[in-house]
Amino acid sequence: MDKKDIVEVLERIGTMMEIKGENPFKIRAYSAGARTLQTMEEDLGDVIEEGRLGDIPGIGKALTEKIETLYATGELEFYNKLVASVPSGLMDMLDIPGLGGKKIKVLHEKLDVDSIETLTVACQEGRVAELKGFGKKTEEKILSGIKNREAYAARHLWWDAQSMVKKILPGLEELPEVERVEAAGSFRRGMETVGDLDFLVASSNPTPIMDWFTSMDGIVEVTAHGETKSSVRFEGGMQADLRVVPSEQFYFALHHFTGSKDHNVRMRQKALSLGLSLSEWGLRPEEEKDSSRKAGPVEANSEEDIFKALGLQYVPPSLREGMGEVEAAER
DNA sequence: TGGCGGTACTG
DNA sequence: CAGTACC
DNA sequence: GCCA
Repeated sequence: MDKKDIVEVLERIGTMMEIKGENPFKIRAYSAGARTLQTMEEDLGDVIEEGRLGDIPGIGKALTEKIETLYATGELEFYNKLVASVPSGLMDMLDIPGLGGKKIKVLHEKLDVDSIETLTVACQEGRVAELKGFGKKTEEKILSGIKNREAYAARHLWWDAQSMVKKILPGLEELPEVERVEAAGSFRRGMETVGDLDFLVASSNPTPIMDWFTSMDGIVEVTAHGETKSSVRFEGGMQADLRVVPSEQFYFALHHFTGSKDHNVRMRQKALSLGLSLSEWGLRPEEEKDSSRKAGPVEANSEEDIFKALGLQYVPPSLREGMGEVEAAER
């Protein structure tokens, strides 16, 4: 079995374990292993032959054995058993927004739901709303999620994302309450494809901004509308999130929402190693769990300041993929 | 053997 | 509060 | 699950 197929098997193992209600850290280990393998530049056969698979960060004893078995035989008992124990229809249900492993498990056990089709019927008959932890609103959200799941799951070309950004950004800039605004996320990182749009605004008066954002033209659904965070979906399936933060936290939040997740995790680990705690709200001494929405003692008037405070060289958005750039910036 | 990133919104 | 989602 |  070649590398591409093995990556897929590892990803599927992670997905199935999610539905089985496995330990989330274990699940993460599998998807991290899959990603590591995928981005490995060396030839997999060479690495295995030289017995160096386990030397790769994130690949330990268990994953090494499984990868080697798959490479040599194309079969894996552990995987086969998992496949046999998880109805394939349940895997599709993870694409529905609002449904994760836990809820899918409940739906399967209590209502015998085992596919999108049976889930649709269960919702239409109102059986889902009666479940503990579910409700009328959940039920409606599931039905609309099913109807639009292709649009939801689709990623968009950067170019298409940019044309959306060009429409939304000027509107935000014009609002008198908006002090600063940027598009963040994978769009800012310049990824070839963009999952959804992330806008970040600095303001001390979020409410009118949130209201404007959730009532733009072309919105078909407001999926969240809170005090500082809202999500909407447009015709055609593009999703956009808006966050509003106080201006002294703007660059921390911009860094955070530009991501990637892996990059953020490394940056936070780097902070912890210095006795500091980094979040979207600021950089503060680790100490107690006082991660309230207050600015930390460290000020940032640019993203550069954040890297500087951690003793790192500046890493531009396009390199923030958690693939060693943080380590490379030490010096 | 214990810890694993930190936060917002929903029901 | 637990679950889901986001980077 | 992996790692220190």
